[in-house]
Amino acid sequence: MDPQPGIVPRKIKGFRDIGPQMNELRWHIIRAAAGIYRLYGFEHWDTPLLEYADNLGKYLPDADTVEEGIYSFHNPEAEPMLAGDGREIRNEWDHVVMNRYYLALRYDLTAPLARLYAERLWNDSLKGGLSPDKAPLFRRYQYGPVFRYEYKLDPGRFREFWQVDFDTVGSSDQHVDAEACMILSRAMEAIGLPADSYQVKVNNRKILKGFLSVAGIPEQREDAILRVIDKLDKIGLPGIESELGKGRPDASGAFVPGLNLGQNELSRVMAFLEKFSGTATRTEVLSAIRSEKQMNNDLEEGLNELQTIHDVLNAWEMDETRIVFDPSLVRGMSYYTGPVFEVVSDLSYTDHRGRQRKVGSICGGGRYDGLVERLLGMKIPASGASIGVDRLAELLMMTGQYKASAAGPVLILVFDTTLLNEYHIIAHTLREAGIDTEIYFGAQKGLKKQMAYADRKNSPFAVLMGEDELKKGSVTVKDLRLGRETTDIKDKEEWKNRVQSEIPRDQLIGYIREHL
RNA sequence: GCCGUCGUAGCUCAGCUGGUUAGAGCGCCUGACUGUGGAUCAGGAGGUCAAGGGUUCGAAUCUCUUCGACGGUGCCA
Repeated sequence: MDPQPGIVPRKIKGFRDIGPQMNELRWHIIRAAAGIYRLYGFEHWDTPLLEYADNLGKYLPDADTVEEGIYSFHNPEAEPMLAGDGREIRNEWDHVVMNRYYLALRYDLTAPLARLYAERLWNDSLKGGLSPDKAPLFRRYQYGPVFRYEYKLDPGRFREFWQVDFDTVGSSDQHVDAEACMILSRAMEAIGLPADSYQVKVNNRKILKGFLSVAGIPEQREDAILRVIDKLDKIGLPGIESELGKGRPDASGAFVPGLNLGQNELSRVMAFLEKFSGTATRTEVLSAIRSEKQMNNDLEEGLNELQTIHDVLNAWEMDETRIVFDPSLVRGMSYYTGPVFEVVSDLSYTDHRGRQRKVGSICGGGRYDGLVERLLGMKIPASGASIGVDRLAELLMMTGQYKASAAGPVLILVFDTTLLNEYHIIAHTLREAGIDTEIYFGAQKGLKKQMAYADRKNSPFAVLMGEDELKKGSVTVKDLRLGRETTDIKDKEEWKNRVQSEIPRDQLIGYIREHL
């Protein structure tokens, strides 16, 4: 007989269990980044994990298919179907038409922010009391998990991962974008990345867009071309050339079809990209763009915006190594409308097969002047960026930049169950002193088991008290960290002498504090 | 989705061109030393060789299918 379906404990692919050391690192990143955001005046807001799918944008699942990219499902609750002006839709008998709306797990923190902002202004806007030039300024930061239904999971790429995001809504000022780059840079350093190990890359989508149109490339081909250009880091200029042209065979022998650009367009695009391959500084990039023979509106706007950002960065004395201009940077196909930023780390690590690997971009952001408009019907400018917490954590872990300590509690061993009340008293006084303390309540009472438990939890100290100690009013404290490090002593007794000591009970807190 | 490589103990792998009871290291468990983690020593458990079909006297080894992993590619808010 065929096996019956059963229950197997397992996690969903791309979702992870986070242990104490990874949690410590995760929260270190969040605290450091949020601290910087607050310094710049951003307020802490949270939004729900679930939103109406249509509020999140782009991905509107049609009836039966699960839309690519996001997790979505029908709301179990039927609600009145609403028209665009918020009124309930009624049928021919004047009954309210009910609908089970699609809900979706948020795929980033920016779309929910747009919803939050738009929702708060919705009434004003309906009454006509709002215009883009009166849009309130709103700056918020937020962290939490986001969800993407990825087909393929690379290292550092998950289906559930955390972001620490900050955004400014209601300002089209380029100073906001410049500031965002600055904030990213400061956050990276607050987190502990060495100043020369990362770069904030900045571009303006208007530049590529403008250039492509000047080069005579039809607008429908734009996205496809930008997508190829975005791969520059990965496949290099020759790779770009073949993918824009006739295509190329990949490493496995499969053929990557090309875009079959005409020779003229192709060489213009390549010339444009090559122009920047040798540019090291922001100033050089700016003058390279300025030297383009043909200009148009987009190109000029993009150039001016970049120039403003550059001026601001100079005023702050942000040197050219940390924040750079990269005209090939694309990012977020449809979402971003002007400046885009990305942080990449130069750090690499050796995987278990001995290959050198990089984690890729660890932050992304840019200006999105159209997101709020979708919900509010009014163009309200916004700009912001997110740090990919888990990818960054992975990077720091893999490259050994962060030494996770995740210290466990002081463990009080249960030597003698008749002394349990004494153990509680000791534990209580330690906790009063702010020291994490646990009494061992496991089923296996052997001291060996208890010690192994303390060791596994990375406890700094084990406290032992048996009859001997009780009579003397003392406790035996074992320094587990010292014990873990000490491997040169073979003799058991000698090892013990070095690692543990008996002290009066009333000196326990002082002893632990001193040795922590 | 497409191309390629692979799938042997909890983990990392060995197992030559098909041939008797499938191995190692680490980990795990038990014990010795100690009212006690590390180190050391002694012992032990654990695998229908991803699953299912085929070829063969005989398959972890050849073949097919399915599933899964990895590497490219595509997609990526």
